[in-house]
Amino acid sequence: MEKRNECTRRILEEHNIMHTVQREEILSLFITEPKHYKADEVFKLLRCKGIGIATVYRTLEMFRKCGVIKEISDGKNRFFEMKKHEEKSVYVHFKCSKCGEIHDYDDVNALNEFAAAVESTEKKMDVSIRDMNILINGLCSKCKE
Amino acid sequence: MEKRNECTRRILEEHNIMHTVQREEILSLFITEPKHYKADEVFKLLRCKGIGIATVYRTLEMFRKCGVIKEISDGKNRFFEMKKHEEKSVYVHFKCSKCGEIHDYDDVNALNEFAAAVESTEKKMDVSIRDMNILINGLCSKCKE
DNA sequence: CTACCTGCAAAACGTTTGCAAGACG
DNA sequence: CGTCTTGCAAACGTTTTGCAGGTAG
Repeated sequence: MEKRNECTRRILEEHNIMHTVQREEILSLFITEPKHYKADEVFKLLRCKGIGIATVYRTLEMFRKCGVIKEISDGKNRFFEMKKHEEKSVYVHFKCSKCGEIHDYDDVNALNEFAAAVESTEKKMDVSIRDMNILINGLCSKCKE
Repeated sequence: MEKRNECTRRILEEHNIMHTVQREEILSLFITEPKHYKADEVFKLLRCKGIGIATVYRTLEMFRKCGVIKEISDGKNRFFEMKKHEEKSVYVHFKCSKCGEIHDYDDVNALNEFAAAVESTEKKMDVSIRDMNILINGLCSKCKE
């Protein structure tokens, strides 16, 4: 089985990214605790290891450009999370208008439904789709009662 | 037929918003040239009429809270556009990864397809959906050649 | 050894706020 | 007339940048 640092090193190599301690730490965070992070959350978690805020921003931007992570946004905040590597990936996030929390949504069947809509959109718009981000607004199960 | 200033006044009244010259100008912009605007674009267009940047931000935020306009975001930039007034509105925007332009997408059939996906999502997630924003990334018809 | 990366601090950017003056009804 | 809104400038939080020193290969 692949060890943690082997995994991060492999990903960096695959994307032709020079290896440094800081990049490994940041990438490791996204892999070991897979969720969406704001830049300053990453900074707060890794500051104790001597990683500066500028490095966090530079690294996130670089990972994003290389397709290692992706960014999502709810208008107020930017988040980053690991990128899927399928064709025409569909990302669904739900934001509760009341409590403000953002939840990921990974139900395979529903994703397929959206993917079908993507197909027909692609034809009608005469475009080439890479990925699709869906942000649903509403009330979460806790808040809707 | 309703005149332009009658239309803006009516919308303001319907939302119980006190009438001012500035609010009418900003709303009028969204109605006469219906597309998505960044806050500073609105400012640049209306600065000549003596409208300050603070008023632009305050008015946009207020219109948003009242449901007159809505906000979309691509992670880097925030845009505002007129809000639909149907139940469970679906907004589809396409962003070209190459030229960076954002296009609206209004095909009714495709929107219905997405709406269907919304329905089933609502049940599976046990949430109450208000609206849904879809940002598609890919290459536009010009850039994909 | 060379090129690239880092942390720091300063700058830049988008957005919000306090305040005195002005507009609305 | 009192209340709400405005423009200005200053403050704010986030993101970017210049630079001197450090690290990877």
